[in-house]
Amino acid sequence: MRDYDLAATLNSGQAFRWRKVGAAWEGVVAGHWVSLCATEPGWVTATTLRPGDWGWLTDYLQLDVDLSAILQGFPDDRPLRDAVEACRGLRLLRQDPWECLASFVLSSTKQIVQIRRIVATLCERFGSPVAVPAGHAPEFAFPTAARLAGGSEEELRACKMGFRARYLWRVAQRVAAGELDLAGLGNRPLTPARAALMNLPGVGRKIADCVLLFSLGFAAAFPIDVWVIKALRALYFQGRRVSLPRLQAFATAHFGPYAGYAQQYLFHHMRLKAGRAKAAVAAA
DNA sequence: AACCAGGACACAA
DNA sequence: TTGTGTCATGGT
Repeated sequence: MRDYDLAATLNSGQAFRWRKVGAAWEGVVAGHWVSLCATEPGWVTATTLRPGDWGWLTDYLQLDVDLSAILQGFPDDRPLRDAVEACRGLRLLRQDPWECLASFVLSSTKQIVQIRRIVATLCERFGSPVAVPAGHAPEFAFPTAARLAGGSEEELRACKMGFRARYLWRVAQRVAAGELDLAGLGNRPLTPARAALMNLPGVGRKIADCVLLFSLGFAAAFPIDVWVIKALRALYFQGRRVSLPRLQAFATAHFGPYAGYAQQYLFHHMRLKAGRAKAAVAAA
């Protein structure tokens, strides 16, 4: 697969279950344990216990997406060009909508490393075990909404998710009760799909856009978090303070039908630069 | 030891 | 419409 930066894609804050093991990345997708490795630049090899059936994985990794066509759809401005050049091969995954929704409900005002820990604990305590290679430590599927709804809010809180426990528990109840057809949202227009998500407790514009973009195929959705606010202000507004609604209006108008991809490049690039700056300070 | 983290929400003004 | 406090916990 050309033009696929596995590390950037799995480590850019869109999914929270990937662990780096040596040169490989291990995770659980659609209830299957899988190990991915970037053997050569641009190439990805996968090890699973289900040879011959790859649909669940190729769909997740979005291997059929023509990245160059998306990049050509971007506006031609300097900040975005810089971000694309710095993160060439960064992709968007196609995640399970429930896992994506639940994970991002847990994400609010949490660092990505910590979201990973909370999600890991949640899976260990509530997820069903999945088949792993002989001698491998046990791995668990992401717990279903019904499983979480069957437990208590306190059990969730014990996974160190703080005030998000009530949100997650109530969202799980609504989804388990069938009040919201998550997968079906992908067949609706962007605006009503977003409104349906924002109707859930603990889900505002930002988290709704993450679910739309990372799991439901809405490439135009543009999640704006603290990092993207910083990036947009610095790169497009001369550092001026701009309200969230105005930033959203600017983003959808300026970045076009693949705005969500542009968002991911700006987000990841901003975090890379911040990481390098921090490392430079530590070395000085 | 402060400050901040892939926010949402209720409630000012 | 825009601003502020609150929520729970841990990293830097």
